[in-house]
Amino acid sequence: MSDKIKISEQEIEELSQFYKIFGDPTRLRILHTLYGTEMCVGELAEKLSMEQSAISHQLRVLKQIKLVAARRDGKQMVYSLADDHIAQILMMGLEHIREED
Amino acid sequence: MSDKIKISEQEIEELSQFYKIFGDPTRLRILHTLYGTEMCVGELAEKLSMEQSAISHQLRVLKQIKLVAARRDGKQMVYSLADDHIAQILMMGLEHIREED
DNA sequence: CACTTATATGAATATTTATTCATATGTTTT
DNA sequence: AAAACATATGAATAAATATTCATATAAGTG
Repeated sequence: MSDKIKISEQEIEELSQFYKIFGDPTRLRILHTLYGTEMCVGELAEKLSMEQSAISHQLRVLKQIKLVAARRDGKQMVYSLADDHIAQILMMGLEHIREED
Repeated sequence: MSDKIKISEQEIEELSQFYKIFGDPTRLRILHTLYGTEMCVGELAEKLSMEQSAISHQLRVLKQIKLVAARRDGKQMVYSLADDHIAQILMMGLEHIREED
């Protein structure tokens, strides 16, 4: 058994904010789709069969918390994953749900 | 760069459900408090300065998704963490928020 | 410079959900 | 068995938030 983790009240707040991001299927789909590649808003919307506006709103959330990065390419905005341990975090959760009986 | 992670639609749903649990400060406080020890509902309520009922409701959520385990000890119900990678998952999130500039 | 294409954004709506209150269930004690 | 204590639970309320619709901003095109 490892030692007690010290987490401050402020960190609890930040941490819950952070995990809340992963608690929405649309955002997970976006992150999953962007993993290993980059894609513009329209492509994402089509691939996920959702309205451009909904995708755009969620991309804003993901960008704010620095999980995705955006660059402009002509008319398009190209999004990609911005954080290296996103995959790790996803895998950790997957392990949990996959080992259920 | 590691390989593309394959996640099914159903897993996306389960995964978002799972992360949603960590997306609430009260539940994070409970998990953090229970880390390395066990505690009954009343103690948790007092320690977190919240109503017994609120704690109980959240413990039910945590129990349903098998993040905490409960055993009865006389009048009390004693709760403890049920999953080994809870700490890992918390640490992973902490790493992310702590490395922000 | 109008026109089209791509994305962002604000307001409105609908849905989810955390907390509280009141009360029920379950356990021990006298 | 009644009273006291600990926890669980259902209903109600309040707050958060995902999506849609309409429209604004921005960049390329004829």
